[in-house]
Amino acid sequence: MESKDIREAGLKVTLPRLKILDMLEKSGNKHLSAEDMYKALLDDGEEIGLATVYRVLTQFESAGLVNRHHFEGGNSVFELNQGEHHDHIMCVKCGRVDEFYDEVIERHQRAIAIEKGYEMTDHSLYIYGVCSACSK
Amino acid sequence: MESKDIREAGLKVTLPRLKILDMLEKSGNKHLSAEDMYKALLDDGEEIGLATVYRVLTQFESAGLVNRHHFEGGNSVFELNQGEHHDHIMCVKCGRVDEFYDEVIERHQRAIAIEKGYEMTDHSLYIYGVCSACSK
DNA sequence: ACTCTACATGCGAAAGCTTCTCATTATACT
DNA sequence: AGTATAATGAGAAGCTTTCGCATGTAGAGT
Ligand SMILES: [Mn+2]
Ligand SMILES: [Mn+2]
Ligand SMILES: [Zn+2]
Ligand SMILES: [Zn+2]
Repeated sequence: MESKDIREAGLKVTLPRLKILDMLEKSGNKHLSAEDMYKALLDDGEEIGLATVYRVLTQFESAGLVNRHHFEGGNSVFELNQGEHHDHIMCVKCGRVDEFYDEVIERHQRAIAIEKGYEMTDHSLYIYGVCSACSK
Repeated sequence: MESKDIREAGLKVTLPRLKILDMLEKSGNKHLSAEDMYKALLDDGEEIGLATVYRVLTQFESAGLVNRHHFEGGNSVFELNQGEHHDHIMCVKCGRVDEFYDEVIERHQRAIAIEKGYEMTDHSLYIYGVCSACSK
């Protein structure tokens, strides 16, 4: 039940929050922008403001419920935080996104941070290319 | 001489372009935003518009003279393209940036692209952390 | 169930970065 | 030098994201 997650984040259980969380849970491995969600809510007949969508997503991010990504060129996209970290590879023609996790890359990143004298807090890795469907 | 690079890019040699290229060449491993360059030009007494700075940087990028980076949260920054690719690690407290190159990471990225059926065109990797000066 | 207060919402305005428009000016070629 | 064409500066506009504020609502206490 999603309302538990919202309550545990210290937030009141409201219709916009339930709808947005619900949408993210049903979105599979899609990566949705605030605008995407706003439009989908409008189409569903919900009267939810775009500012609310942004506010709620930022709160969910702070609570660790969702992750925000900045793909090249465009706006932020969001996905449910399902525990395991992953990175992204994106088609520059059609926008398709695939996910991957590479332990060697992760380890090397940690080693580089240490070597440069940093306490690593985060990283972002995007690979860009042309997917098999688009390169035909 | 910088004017050769500009001419070879198919662009006319103008004062704004010379000044901007010059500034990038003298900037060391700094990563400058369009605004940074605009302000520095103003301080030098040059009457160069911000729109021109953006236009010129975009043209230089297309010509392969400079690289553009989107660090987390902020605006784009630019640096001279000096042939060898590198990635960046940035302090989230003071904004310090260091550069690195890791052949194993590069190789794994290429392998992932192939595995996922992509023809890789580019990648972006940023590590975020707290630098040694800021963690004291 | 009723009340109360802090929190949430929707709307429009505003911010921040980047690009566009257009009249004016400068470059490079003849 | 004269001309065609590209480049410039200034401001307006575009786009995503945030803010401010009056109104509405959740949820704790009674
Ligand atoms: Mn993902
Ligand atoms: Mn660099
Ligand atoms: Zn594709
Ligand atoms: Zn620092």
